[in-house]
Amino acid sequence: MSTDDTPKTLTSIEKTLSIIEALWKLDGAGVTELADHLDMSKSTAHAHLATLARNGFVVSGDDQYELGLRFVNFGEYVKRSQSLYTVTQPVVEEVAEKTGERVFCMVEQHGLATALCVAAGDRSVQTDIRVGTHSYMHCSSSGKAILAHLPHPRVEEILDRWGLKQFTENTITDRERLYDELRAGRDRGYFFNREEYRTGVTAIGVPIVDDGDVRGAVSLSGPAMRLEGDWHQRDLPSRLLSAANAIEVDLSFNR
Amino acid sequence: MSTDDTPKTLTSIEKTLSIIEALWKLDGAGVTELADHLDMSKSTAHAHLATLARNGFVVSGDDQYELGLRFVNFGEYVKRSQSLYTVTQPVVEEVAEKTGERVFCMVEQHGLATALCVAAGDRSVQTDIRVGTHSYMHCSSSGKAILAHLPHPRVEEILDRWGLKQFTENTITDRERLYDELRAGRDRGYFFNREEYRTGVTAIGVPIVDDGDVRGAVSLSGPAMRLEGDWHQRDLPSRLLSAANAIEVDLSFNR
DNA sequence: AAGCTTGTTCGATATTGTAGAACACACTGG
DNA sequence: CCAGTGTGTTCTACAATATCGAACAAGCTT
Repeated sequence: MSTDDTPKTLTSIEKTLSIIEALWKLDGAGVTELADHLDMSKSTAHAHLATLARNGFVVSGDDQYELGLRFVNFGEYVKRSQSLYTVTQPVVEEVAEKTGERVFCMVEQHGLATALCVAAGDRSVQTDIRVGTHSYMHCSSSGKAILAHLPHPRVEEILDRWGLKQFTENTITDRERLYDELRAGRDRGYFFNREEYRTGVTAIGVPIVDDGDVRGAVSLSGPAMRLEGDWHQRDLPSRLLSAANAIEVDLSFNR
Repeated sequence: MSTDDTPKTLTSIEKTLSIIEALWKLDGAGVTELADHLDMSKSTAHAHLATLARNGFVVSGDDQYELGLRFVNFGEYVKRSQSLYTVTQPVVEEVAEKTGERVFCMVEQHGLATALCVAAGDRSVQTDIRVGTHSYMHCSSSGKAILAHLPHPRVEEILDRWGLKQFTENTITDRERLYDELRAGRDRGYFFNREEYRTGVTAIGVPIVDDGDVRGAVSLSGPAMRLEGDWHQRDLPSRLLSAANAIEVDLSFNR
């Protein structure tokens, strides 16, 4: 390898963390199932699970181990400690109600976009994005909105880390094309996701900038057909822009 | 000790878990602060934090380490995977709206009561209980409702583990008195918390029983003065009982 | 620029996480 | 009813590795 980016990592801890992740992905699992899913001995998996269980991070019930309710505590805590959360939640709900579409507030961490708030309007599209769901930045409107306002080296770091995975035939997988798109969005003020993550689903995203730094983005997603109309092309962006602006003003006071 | 209940525990993992807990309690912390809060060397704390950060469980920003957004993902996942959550949320909201008080749905895990849903009415008391907050069972109305329907050895196990910590002068700290209270509540059908956790705050709790097992409880809390009126003494319990009943019916179908 | 903080890296030692075999237990099908 | 397979759990010996202290770099205030 050219760059050695393992500046000291505790392998046993990573084992535990991978167990936690696996219990999430597998929606609970038994000892042996985990052991050969993660290539470790049964006894090791058991020791880790026992330690996690003793500390309330994991529960053993229904013939399998599951993540414990302590995660609910930590999750709510982290969500609420994000300064954007309190400010954004009501705004997102209002936009969803007015437009009838599905509206998100997303923030970046570790190079991924995580949903902080989600609100559904009365004709919202179905989606697999819930609060806490993290997704790639290059194929979402919020992701692009955030990327476009991050320092360039950071953007490259993120793309190096996560790549530009293809989801649909519209997904932008070429780095230069993405940069063009970001530039265009920056000039325009808002960003698109034209069926780049799910076919049939289009989205519009607007960044939230505070004191020169992007703090996150608000986005709205709906069926491609509906969002392509002339009326929506002008109305929805301006609605999102004023929502983001309201949030920005609010943030500038709580500073 | 009479019983040796440490049947194999990984010390390094417990260190990591204690770091996670400390980052929550301290609302983020630096390396040295954590190190001497948890009696470990700076370098050890750093190694753990680096591992947690590399895996997205922790973020380093603002001159201190904080819990990362991955916890939001896990938290929402665990919350939603509780079968009670989906069923109870709308019911809890409805009761809160009708009564104007604060309403909870709580479930037991590891001997503590955790709030799954919280809804506020228009004249709700202030509280420090949010979704995910875990509290002792012996001094909450939901806790009593659940304890009263758990097998007796389990109850003793829980009380052994967590004790009967005193919060106010009304807190029941005597085990026999608690058993009497549980018996009375079981006959009555609903349970009280008479300023046993916070002075001035009274609560009424009702168990949710499915197929013979307690699954959780719904409770309503408000100022002691307001809940002591004759009207409330009859109206609120029956309202909660029918709410719990509706939930039970719902549960029996999704079985 | 000296003195205090931080956070970070490094290397040697002993603590401890690890694997594998053996265990108890539940279930299933002949 | 009892082999047979699947669990989860316990145990022990060994090698792997988490740990510590000291040394380091960087950011402060003085």
